Amino acid sequence: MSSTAAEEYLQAIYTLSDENGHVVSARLAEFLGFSAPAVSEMVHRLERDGLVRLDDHKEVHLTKTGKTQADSIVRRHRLAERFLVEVLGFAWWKTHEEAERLEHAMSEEMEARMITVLGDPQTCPHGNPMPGVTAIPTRPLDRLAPGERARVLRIPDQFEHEPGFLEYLDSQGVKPGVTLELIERGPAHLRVAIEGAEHSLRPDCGQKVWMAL
Amino acid sequence: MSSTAAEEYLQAIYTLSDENGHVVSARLAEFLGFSAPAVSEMVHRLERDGLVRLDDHKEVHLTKTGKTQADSIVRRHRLAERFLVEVLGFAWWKTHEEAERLEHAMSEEMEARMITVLGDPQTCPHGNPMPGVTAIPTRPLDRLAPGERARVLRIPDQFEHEPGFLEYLDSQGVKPGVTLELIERGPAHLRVAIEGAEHSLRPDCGQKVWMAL
DNA sequence: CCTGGTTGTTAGGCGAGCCTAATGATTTCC
DNA sequence: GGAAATCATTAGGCTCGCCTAACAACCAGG
Repeated sequence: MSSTAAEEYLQAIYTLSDENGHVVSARLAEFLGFSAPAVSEMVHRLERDGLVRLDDHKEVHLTKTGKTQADSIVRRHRLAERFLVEVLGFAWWKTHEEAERLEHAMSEEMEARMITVLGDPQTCPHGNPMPGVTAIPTRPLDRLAPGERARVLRIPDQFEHEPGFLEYLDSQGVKPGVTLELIERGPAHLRVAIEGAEHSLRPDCGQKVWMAL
Repeated sequence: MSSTAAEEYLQAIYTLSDENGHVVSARLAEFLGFSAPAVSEMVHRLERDGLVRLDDHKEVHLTKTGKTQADSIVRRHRLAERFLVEVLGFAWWKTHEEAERLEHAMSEEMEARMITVLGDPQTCPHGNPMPGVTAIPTRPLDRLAPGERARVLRIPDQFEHEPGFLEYLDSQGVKPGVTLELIERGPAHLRVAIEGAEHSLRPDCGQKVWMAL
């Protein structure tokens, strides 16, 4: 297996590719908070080790074995989060950092046993699907027309990194599973209604909260 | 907090001191499987960071903050082992390596929640007490007189490192909680009886299996 | 066309943690 | 008391994974 650091990169490549599209070193640097040379170096190490391939546009792609390892690490992350919520009683918005460490400590046997004990969950507590599961189609909250109602399905993994973001959502009553109505899209706020109560959301939430169609 | 490597050393110092007595760099090197210079270097780093003190005989002692951190890491190890057995259904002899990684990934909150969920266990599945708990007095199996019966209480942590040792004990019916009778102490084997059935044990077990008084 | 932003790489540096080989310093045992 | 064993350290070397500073290559827009 790879080092913790390498696993972190594989996970980032998986996530950015899954949620954003094309992955290039600069995106990784920005996402991981590392310098460009550090990322360049690691990407070449990953290439050397056959986990990643660079195409002519310098775009980063997982190889077959890279994809397998990335799937595993992402699945372990999401299983760990579910475990923390359902078995240990953590708040849903408080699991990311803990799982970020646990994912690197889980063996294949532990992964398998966790799947059994948790009843083969299809998503993490933030609604992100386990690798291999076909994701339910979504659209960003921004796409709702005023007056339209929809269910919150997913807060993508990449935004869990932002300190305090999930806790902020929770404080406004926004969490996976709740149904909300978009009242009005103002310049500085989104006004929404959740179970009768009106809340206002920071405008960046329009891109960061993904709704059912 | 400290690095994973430093935590490994603190844990080793705790264990050797708890189960053997005085701790000196050479013991650490032998126990951890590292070269003498590597250990020397790390011990000085730990001293620099105020986790460890060297007396005039070059003996290694945990400082107050070192002891606190070592307690925590050992407790996390033993909690992780219990969790693996009781929640995930791992075999009791198969938990060590997994816990060896998990212990470095657990936060204080996770430690606390695990204590609650597991019902404040007093020992790990191998009978080693949680730090702070006053251990039940024991003697090595060797100390039993032929014909004497006693309960297996503890297989000390340091022997869990030996590949296959716990699995070997399990295959001979020896595990914490069972009562056994020492039949005869031969030169090449210990003959014991467990629930009527006779088994023979490698002679090193005489020191490595600790019995109730 | 050329200027400015984005991107990637080179060069040089640093700490953590490991290694071997060789050297000192003790202790122990005959 | 001296040889042998044990223990710690020095010296030198390695990879990993991060950094900054500087440069090179590219693309887009005025």
